[in-house]
Amino acid sequence: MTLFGLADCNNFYCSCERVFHPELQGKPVVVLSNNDGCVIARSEESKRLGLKMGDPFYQVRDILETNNVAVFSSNYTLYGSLSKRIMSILSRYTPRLDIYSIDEAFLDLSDMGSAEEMKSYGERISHEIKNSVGIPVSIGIAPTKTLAKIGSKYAKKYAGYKGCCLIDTDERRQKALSMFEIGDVWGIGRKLTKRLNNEGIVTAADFAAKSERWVKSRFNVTTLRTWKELNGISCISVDELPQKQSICTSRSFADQGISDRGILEEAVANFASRCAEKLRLQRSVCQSITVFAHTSMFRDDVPRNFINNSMTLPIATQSQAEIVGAALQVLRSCLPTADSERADRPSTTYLYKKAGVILWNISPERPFQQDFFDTIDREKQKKLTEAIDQINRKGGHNLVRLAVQGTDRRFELKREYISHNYTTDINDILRVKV
DNA sequence: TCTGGGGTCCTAGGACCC
DNA sequence: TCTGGGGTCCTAGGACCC
Repeated sequence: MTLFGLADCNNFYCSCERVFHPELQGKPVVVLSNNDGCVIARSEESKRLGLKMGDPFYQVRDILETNNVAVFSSNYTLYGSLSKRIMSILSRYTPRLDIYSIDEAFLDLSDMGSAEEMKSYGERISHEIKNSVGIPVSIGIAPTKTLAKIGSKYAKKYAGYKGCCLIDTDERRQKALSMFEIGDVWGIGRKLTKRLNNEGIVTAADFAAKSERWVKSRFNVTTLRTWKELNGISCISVDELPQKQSICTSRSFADQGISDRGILEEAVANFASRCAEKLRLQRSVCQSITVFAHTSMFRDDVPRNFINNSMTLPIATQSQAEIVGAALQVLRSCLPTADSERADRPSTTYLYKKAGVILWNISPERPFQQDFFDTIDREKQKKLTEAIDQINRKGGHNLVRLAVQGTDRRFELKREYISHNYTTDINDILRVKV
């Protein structure tokens, strides 16, 4: 029998901060995006204060202060480290784990026992993670991934489920769907919700009750798949070790943004370098590179500008030097030529607020292959990159880097409320009073 | 003044071919 | 004056996810 489990960490980023601040248990907590821009995670108490996902920090500052909300800058090093621990525990409970995001994973529970047995199995998983990592996890178990997602929402909402909600029989499914808003279903976003509402559909049960022909005639295959999944027909399978098809590194710049050409180039060099690192981590090569940069979307008082350009390389690569070089070439081709400006301080004339690099055309790295017309000694270059990776893994991120990546890092993030790297930095390790 | 950072999949339409 | 038909591939953009 096909059966899926979905393990979803409750308010993951907030819960991570609470692990090291137990006094914040039961108190409102929020975590901010990069540059302390907006609210991206809220504890239950913060949600009750009316704080919304994506609220700009400066707009809700008063509410946060008045209500004594604990505020943290996002600390992805910490969250990534706790996520790894959780995934490692989950992998012991299933032959196949499909890690869906930093705080969510699907477990293949097919043919592992009766549904009722799986229910107590799920409770055990949730209990172990809470005890050994300190993060509350909600688990949904059902014959399709979409139903498992719904189950996990119920497990989170009602303590009576003891961390695990099972949706197996038709009766349970009907009940669960009839109390579930259509817009909260996985795969039904804002636009679809509006269209479905116009058709008189309010709950997931309303949608599931429509005929297949009705759905087919109005929506695309993705929506049809969701409809099938709600009706217990599994269409989305477990996918272990998926290879990313595009890899992106991008940042917003603090305050007004960047106009200095040199700093922008330095930023793009660093984004490209980080992309190449991610690429090598999944043992892939890429053949196309896109660079983008744009001015603020929210300001009318300064001139706007959008840069977005791509380049395809003759031979797929994973080399840091090559990818950074290509990214800079693409960027420079979009900026005004240097001689049209004052030589002493070349400026881009625009205030760029965000920039990024995207690698695509990705394929698995193959054993060494030389092209007849290739002018680069790739074997040599690969050895160099491997050596740099090794040093950086040991000595710290970016210890060895290309000169174009610069040293002063003026585009670094604003993170006024950052917590310590309790689990990854020996200097930040938690002190326990005796 | 201050507004995140990743991804996936699908589709329509253009380029190109015979 | 009157200008085909059918197919594939690629790309950009939209909608969705966390």
